Amino acid sequence: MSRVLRNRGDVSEATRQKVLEAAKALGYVPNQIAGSLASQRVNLVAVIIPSLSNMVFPEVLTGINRTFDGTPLQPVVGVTDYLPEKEEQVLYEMLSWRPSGVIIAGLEHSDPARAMLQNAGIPVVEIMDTDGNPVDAMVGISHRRAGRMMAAAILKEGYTRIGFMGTKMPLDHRARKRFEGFTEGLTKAGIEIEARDFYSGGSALAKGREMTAAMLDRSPDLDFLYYSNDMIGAGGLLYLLDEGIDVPGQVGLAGFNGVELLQGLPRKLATMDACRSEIGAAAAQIIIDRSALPEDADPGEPARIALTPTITYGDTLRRTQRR
Amino acid sequence: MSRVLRNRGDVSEATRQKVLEAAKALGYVPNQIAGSLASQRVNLVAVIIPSLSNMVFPEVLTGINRTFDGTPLQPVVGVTDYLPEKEEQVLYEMLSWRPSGVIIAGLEHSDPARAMLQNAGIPVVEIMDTDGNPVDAMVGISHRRAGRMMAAAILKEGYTRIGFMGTKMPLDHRARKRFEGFTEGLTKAGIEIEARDFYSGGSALAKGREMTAAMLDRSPDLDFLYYSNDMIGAGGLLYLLDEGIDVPGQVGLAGFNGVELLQGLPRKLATMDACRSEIGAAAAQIIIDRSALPEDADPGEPARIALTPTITYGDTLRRTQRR
DNA sequence: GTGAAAGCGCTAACAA
DNA sequence: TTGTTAGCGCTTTCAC
Repeated sequence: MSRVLRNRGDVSEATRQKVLEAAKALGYVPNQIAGSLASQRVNLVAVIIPSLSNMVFPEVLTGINRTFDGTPLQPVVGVTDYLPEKEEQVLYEMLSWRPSGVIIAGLEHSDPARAMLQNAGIPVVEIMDTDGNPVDAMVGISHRRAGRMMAAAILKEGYTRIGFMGTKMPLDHRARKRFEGFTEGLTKAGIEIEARDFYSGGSALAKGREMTAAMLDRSPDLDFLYYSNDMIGAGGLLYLLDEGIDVPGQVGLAGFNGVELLQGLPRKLATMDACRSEIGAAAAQIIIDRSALPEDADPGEPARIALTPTITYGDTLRRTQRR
Repeated sequence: MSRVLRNRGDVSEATRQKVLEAAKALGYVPNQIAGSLASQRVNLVAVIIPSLSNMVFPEVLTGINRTFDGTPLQPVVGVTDYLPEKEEQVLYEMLSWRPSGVIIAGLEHSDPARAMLQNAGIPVVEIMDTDGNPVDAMVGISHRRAGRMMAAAILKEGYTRIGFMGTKMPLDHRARKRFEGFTEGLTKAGIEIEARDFYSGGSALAKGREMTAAMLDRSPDLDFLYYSNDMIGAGGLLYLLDEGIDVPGQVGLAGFNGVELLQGLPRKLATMDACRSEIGAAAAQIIIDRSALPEDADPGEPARIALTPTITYGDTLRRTQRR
């Protein structure tokens, strides 16, 4: 009897034992499909991210997993490869399972995708970015602001001849916004980026090396290099150290993400924490809270959480004396 | 009518259009739960891995994802944190969705977990390891053999005073088997490991640095260091370069995994490829092939695929001249 | 405290 | 080619 398995309703201890025994003996595993159909409740949460190859996303997943641990909710991951059409398709497939909620990376979605999210009638949390209008809830950082913050920090230390290196990913909106915020921050101070270069594919660390070599070759006067992620930044750092260039005296460096890896480098790369697992955890918590609400309750204002990234100066961004 | 949406059965073009139109107008998304219940078919494949923090597993997932792309099959990921009891629980939850197959890391499972896998009546592919008895299909490499191969390569180059560093993970059976194979290979040649050290937690790159410093401090005569993964190996390499130690002349180094990261280091760490995305792809393909079989067909002998890892000598493992 | 029965939204089989 | 209907294995409700 299903009442026993779910500890629900009134069941005498005697029958409970009997049923439990029989279930174990038969190796009975309940069928969630039938259960979910009958109860109109599904303990799955769709999690839609662009990629698994960039450690950023597994880290977000780890935060989500950790938070769902101990709840009946189970994340189901879909990967879009940064392709809007694939996002649409993955979303459609996921929604057809009638999940309890959706956690989806980014705020930019195709119109059909937005429509699906809006009409699904379930909590939707858009994560990792706060520069835009969410469908429902939102947890992330402002990448525009992150770019501006880094620009300000760099200018403050007196660097003026600045180069930028990043991914050639027109669909990576967060990297794009960071770049926009960065140039905007510089422009306000009357400074323009002197060199820029974009890559795609390959080992990020190796690319960082190559691109840095090429850029300094072309523009030997640069005194600061800003990288759109820590991996290429680390490659650049290793290159400069190999070349015996004084870091951060002659050339300063900064990346983005605060990856664990940086701890082991000969010099700590300046970077900015993107709060990845916190974002995952907060998003999962929003779903948990909403699912706990009675069916007809007013969910109130959707949560809009903007975390603040912090700059880590490390050893590659000069720091004026303070006391 | 469901015949239209699924392109099944005979439907006239006229009605087809009408239904399609109505579906779009209503924003209709079919309910897979009801569909799966009725058809007794579920397009989900359970993928159970120990962790997402180690890039190895996301890479396997990428291989799986790529292979399932274009098929109706959808992977659902569960993470066990290397805990047998959690594996059992995750497996139970997944099986209760009656997936089309299971891809699970490792060959070591608790008795109840094995029983569940055996009784599920669906294809099961155990991946990443071939040293043991699979429940059904199996795709991976022999970590014992990988350890022996590395031992042989090291001995061949004349190294004799060997240290080992790895994770303190009694439940990481693959790392354990690699270590066993390695010591076995050395022992056969009458050589014993002179120093060993195990770590847990923290940034692997930083740990590699620290452990290497500590080990060489204790045992300055070592002429080779074998690391159980590339990350700590890379940390060790960076340390030795910082110290100005001649690599691979004075001290040789090798890691394991063939991570992309190594391409960008100042010196390429010797390593061994674990065929991660190939394993994922092959496992997914086994599930696809089996699902294509008619319900009552004889699946035949389950696939048992042992891939062969290859040693990359890089710049940290001396190589005798050959011609 | 327990048993029985009506669906949940589809699919598959069959009748028309 | 189309309409109809009996389940799929549960949950939920209601009567006992």
